[in-house]
Amino acid sequence: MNLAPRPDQATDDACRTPAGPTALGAEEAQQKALVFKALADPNRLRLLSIVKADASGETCVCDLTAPLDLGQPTVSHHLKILVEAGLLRREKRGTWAYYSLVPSALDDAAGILGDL
Amino acid sequence: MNLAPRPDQATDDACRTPAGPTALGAEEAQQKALVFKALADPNRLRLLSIVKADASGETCVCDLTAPLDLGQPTVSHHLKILVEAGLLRREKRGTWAYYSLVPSALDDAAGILGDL
DNA sequence: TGCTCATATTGATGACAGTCAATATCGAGG
DNA sequence: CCTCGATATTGACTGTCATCAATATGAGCA
Repeated sequence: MNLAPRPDQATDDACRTPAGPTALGAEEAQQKALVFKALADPNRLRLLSIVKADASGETCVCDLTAPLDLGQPTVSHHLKILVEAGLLRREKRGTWAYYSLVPSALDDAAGILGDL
Repeated sequence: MNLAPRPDQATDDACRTPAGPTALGAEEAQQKALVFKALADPNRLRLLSIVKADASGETCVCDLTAPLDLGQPTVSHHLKILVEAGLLRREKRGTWAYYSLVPSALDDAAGILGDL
């Protein structure tokens, strides 16, 4: 690859950086992609938004099922993914389950983009 | 849903916020999820990382194919997705194609998380 | 013109994700 | 204990995604 000189640039190795020492490794990339996988669904973004907007800081599942146009098992599934991604925290009190934002988890995700 | 009193909370409507006026609508959510869909793949994160780390600010495709362990068509495909998500910019000079970060695109994505 | 090289597009394939219906679990109350 | 109501789990289905091999495009050059 790339043995001939290029039209518009110097022919030295400046452009041929193999994988810059500062670039992301394969494992780190896979790790970091997990958070964005969790954020890559509109319904999950709405769930996060609702939980964040809730004044009490804790939102019951029954209040998350209605606004989204989804069945209860599906909402439960999305919530599980958000918990596993470290974005939400689940606390069960009696029959009800309350979800709350993990403090600074969203900021951490934003931070990933800052120092890619 | 939710007609009986709850164990630990007041019975008034404070918790029953149907979809808080501040919560994300369906269309906005779908829109915002697009960026994260683009970020939700480890190889695309690595591509962004390499382009960002490149001193020249412009990276040729031939330098992006090697570090990732992927075929050239696959890399081209990922680059297209990143361009369509508004994260990368493509400039073709002669036979070569150079990709560069769209200024502040990553910050904008991070901003979405800030004011979910 | 015709060849070569860099990149993009197409088509096919296997893996994964979102959704639902049905069912399981588990606490609360009678 | 037995039922009810809230949430979680399972299984199946469907659509989307990542990847590759093959091919197309299109610029540079002899």
